[in-house]
Amino acid sequence: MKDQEGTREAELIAARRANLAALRSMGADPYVLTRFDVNAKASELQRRFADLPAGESLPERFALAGRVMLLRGQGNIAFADLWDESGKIQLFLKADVVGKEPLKAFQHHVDRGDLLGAQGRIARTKHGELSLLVERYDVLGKALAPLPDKWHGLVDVERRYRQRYLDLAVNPEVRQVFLMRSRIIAELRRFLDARDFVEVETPVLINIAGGATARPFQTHHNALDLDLNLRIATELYLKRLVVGGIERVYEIGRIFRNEGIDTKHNPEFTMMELYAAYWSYEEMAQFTEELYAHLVALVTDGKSTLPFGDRVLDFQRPFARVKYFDALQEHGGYARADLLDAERALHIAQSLGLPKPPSHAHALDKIFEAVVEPHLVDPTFVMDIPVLLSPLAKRRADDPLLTERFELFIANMEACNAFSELNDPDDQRGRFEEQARDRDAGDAEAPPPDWDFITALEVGMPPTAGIGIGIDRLVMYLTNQQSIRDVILFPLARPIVER
RNA sequence: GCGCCCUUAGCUCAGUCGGUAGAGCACCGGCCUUUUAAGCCGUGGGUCCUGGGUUCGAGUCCCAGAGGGCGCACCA
Repeated sequence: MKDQEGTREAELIAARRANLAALRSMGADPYVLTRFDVNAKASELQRRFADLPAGESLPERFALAGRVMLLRGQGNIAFADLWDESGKIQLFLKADVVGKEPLKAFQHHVDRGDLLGAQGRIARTKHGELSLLVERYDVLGKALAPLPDKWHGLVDVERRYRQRYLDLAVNPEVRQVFLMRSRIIAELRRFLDARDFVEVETPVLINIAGGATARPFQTHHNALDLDLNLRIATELYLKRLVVGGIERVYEIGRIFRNEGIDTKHNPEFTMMELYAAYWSYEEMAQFTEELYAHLVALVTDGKSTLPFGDRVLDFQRPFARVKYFDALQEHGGYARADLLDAERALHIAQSLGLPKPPSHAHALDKIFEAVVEPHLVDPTFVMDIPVLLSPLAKRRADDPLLTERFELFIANMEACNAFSELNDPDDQRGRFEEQARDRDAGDAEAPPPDWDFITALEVGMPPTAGIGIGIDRLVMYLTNQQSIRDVILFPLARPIVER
């Protein structure tokens, strides 16, 4: 790409480069500085001096640093909004305080977007704006690229995702979402650590991608000349660790599924999986309620309801519970016996206008999605899911066609999936063999058997409950974002091909 | 993969019936000691996403392509 003479953007950049050169010639090269002593944050000062009357100033001196986001001039006086990570504060430059030459340099050579360190006293202007009365400033970094519109910010969705640095720099509410994401995950870790869970890391590059039904990404290790897959779940490795005696274990990690992209799916996303020996899915349901209530209280300052899109979600405990087949009976009038019969289930799926499902399990899933999911707004546990859909969950002793498994639905979206883990190696072997048959029959999403996992179960795994929580969706609820791309810093995008 | 929609100045957006492309902000120059998106005056700035086609004439109509958004499909 070459700049053409007369293109506006090139001129904007040239003007900024000229200002850079001017600063350098004054001995104020922004790229030479390596440090700046910051002793205050904008929002702290706003809070601390909220009561300072207009027109008054204080003797104490502060130094802060951030990005210049707005410039307002008035001859021998200049105002600027300085944004740091915490918020913003106005800079007030007067010739008799900062000096005539520095003021002039500021007015002529500091551009919107520049990174600035400023020292001075706190004052509130006649107009009531808390300001730093600047005594000295340093340009700590030059913005050579022009910033998006000061009023509209960066709106173009594609650019927001591709150039997230710009989005974050000019749209403070976006930065808030990602800072909140970090707080949520930190709080999640504290919550788990307080309950004696141990955080581990298991492999991302694996030979057999199991623990879920999804197509994996494929890659290759050169030195071993070995085809590998990126993991689609952490389940089978974490359960190996329970076998090994780590009784409460979790992992928060990236997993990868080679699937489509929409507002609820990104090909790489963050999953928290957790396993607790000697718990059943009942204790896990209890735990799930506590965890969600805790996080909702964290982001709402103690409330139990959460605004989400155009509705309000109620996280008051206990959450609603409904049994899988009861829900289908209630919302669709379908009987368990019909749904558990492969032929009749396919028939029901077709009567609902669904495309022909490739398998019985698929049909059940689609029917549930169409009939029940639209009703699940407030957090609802769907309990006792058929073994047909649950290759890794333990059967109910009193009803072996069902498993001790629940899924939590929130806002018509699956929020988590939990069950009493199958620890009978013979039963697990049989289910792997079933999946292998599906795979041979052409189901690319059925994972190949992981025989070493069977060996692990043969060593002996205690009764254990496990749960998987999609962290991105969790953050969507807690920050009221309707697209998963708005809680992932760099969502997958096609590369831009230079012509 | 399918359908609908979007792509015009650095940014945000107008652009009528097909008749030689506009605004606000930003930038640049000048004036200005209390501004809050925001003082006043003035100058400059375009690969209308790309490539074809129709037409005397295309930002506008047609075809193909690229990128994106939404929905559907896929996907626990």
